Amino acid sequence: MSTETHEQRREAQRDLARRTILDATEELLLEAGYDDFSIRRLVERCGYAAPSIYHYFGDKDGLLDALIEERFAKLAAQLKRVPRGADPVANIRGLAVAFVRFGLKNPTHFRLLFTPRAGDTKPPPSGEESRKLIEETLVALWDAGRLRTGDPQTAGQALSLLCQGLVWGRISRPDFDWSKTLTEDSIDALLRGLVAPDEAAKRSAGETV
Amino acid sequence: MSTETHEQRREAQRDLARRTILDATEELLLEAGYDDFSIRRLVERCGYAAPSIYHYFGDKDGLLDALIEERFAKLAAQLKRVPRGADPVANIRGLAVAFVRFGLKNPTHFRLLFTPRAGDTKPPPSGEESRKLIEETLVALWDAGRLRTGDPQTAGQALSLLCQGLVWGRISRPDFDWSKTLTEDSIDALLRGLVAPDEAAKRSAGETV
DNA sequence: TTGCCGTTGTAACGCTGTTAGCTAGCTTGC
DNA sequence: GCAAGCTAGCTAACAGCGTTACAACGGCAA
Repeated sequence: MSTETHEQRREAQRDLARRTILDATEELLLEAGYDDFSIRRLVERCGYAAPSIYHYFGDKDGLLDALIEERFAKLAAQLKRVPRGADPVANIRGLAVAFVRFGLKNPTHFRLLFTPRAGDTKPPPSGEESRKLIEETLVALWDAGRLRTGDPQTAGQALSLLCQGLVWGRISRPDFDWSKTLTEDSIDALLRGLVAPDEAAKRSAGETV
Repeated sequence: MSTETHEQRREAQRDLARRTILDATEELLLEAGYDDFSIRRLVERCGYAAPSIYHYFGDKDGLLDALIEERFAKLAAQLKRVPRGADPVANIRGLAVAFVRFGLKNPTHFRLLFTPRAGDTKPPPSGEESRKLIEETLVALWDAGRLRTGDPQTAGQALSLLCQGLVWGRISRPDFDWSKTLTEDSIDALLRGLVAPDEAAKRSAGETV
C-alpha cells in the first residue's frame, strides 16, 4: 500500500516540476520573445538547474515541443468554441477567421507552433486536432456537394495554407501596409473560388447540409 | 592619374573580396543548410578571417542580406521571364505558379528570402521588384474591370500570401501528404474568387461588379 | 621618412545548448 | 539495520556560436 502512494507522490512531484518549468518557459517566451529565449535564462528564472530541465524534457526542442502541444490544444479549444450553424460555408469561414485571429493575437505562440525549428530530426508536433476540425467541416461541404475542386483535402490544404500565409506575412512584417480587410477578403475570395454557388442550398434550406 | 587607378584597384579588390565571401556563403548555405551555417565555418572555407567579413558586411545579418538581395534579383528575373499574354488572369496565374515553383525548387533560398531573422532591428531586404511585378499585373486586371474585391492591393496581398503559404507549408513539412495539384488548384480557386466571371468582360468590359 | 588609412590576422569575451560526474534522499532486499 | 539501487538535483565544464579589441602589414600622401 505504501508503494502505491509513494509512486503517486513521485509522479505528482514529477508533474509539478514539469509544470513549473513549462510555466516559466511560457512566461519567459512571451516576455523575451522567441529569439531571446534561452535555457540559461530559463534556469535563472525557474529555480531548477539546467540538467533537471534536460532530465525532464531531454532537449531544448523537447521542452518547446511540450509547450507547443499544450498550445495547440488551446488553439483547438478556441476553434471548437466557434459557433457552428447550418451553413457549412459559414462554418468553415468562421473557423478560418478564428484561426487567423488567434495567430495575429498570439504571434509568439503562432511562430512557435508553425515555424519548423532547426533540427528537422524529430517529427514536428502535430496540431492534428485543429487541422482535423477544419477538414471535417470541409468534408461536410463536400458531402453537401458544394465543393468545386476534386477533393476536400486539396481544398483544406489550400485554405489552411492561405491562413498560415495570412498570419505569417503579417507577423513577419508588421510595419507593412497590409489591407485592413485582408483576412476576410482573402478567405472569402478563396471560398468563393472553392465553393459552388449556394443557390441550390438557398431554395431548399431544410436539406441535409 | 595614379590616384584614380589606385582607387579603382582598391575598389576592385573590395569587390573581389565581397564576391569571394558571398560565393562561399552561398555555397556553404546550400551545402549545410540554413541552420548549420555559421561564420566560423565560412571563415574556414572562404580564406578570410572573421574580422574581414565583419569589415565588409558589418554583421551576420548584413552578410545574409547582401546575399538575399542578389537572390531576390534572381527571382525577379525568373518572374520576368514568364511569358505574358493578353489575358491578365492568365498572366497573374503564370506569375503565381512561377513564384511557387521557384520556392519549391530552392527551399534554402526561399527560407532565406522570406523568413524574418532573429533581430527585427533593420528593415528586411525588400524583394520589392518581384512584388511589384505581381502588383502591376493585378492592376492591369483591375483596369480591365475584372477584379471583384475593393482594390487591387488587397487582391495582391491575398495572392502573394497564399503563394508564400503554399511554399512555406510544403517546405516545412515535406513529408506531409500534400495534394499533387495543390499549387494550381488553390491559385485557381483564389483567382476564381477574386476575378469576375470573364463573360461580363467578354461582352462589355466597362461594368463594375 | 613619417604618418595615415584600409585590410587582414590573432586572441579573446560573453553567450549558447549540452553533458559528465557528483551528491542527497528515498525504497527495496537481505 | 544496512548496503544496493534508483531518481532528482547540482556544480562545473565542453564545444561552438557571433562578435570585437588590438596589433600588424600594406600602399599612398606629405
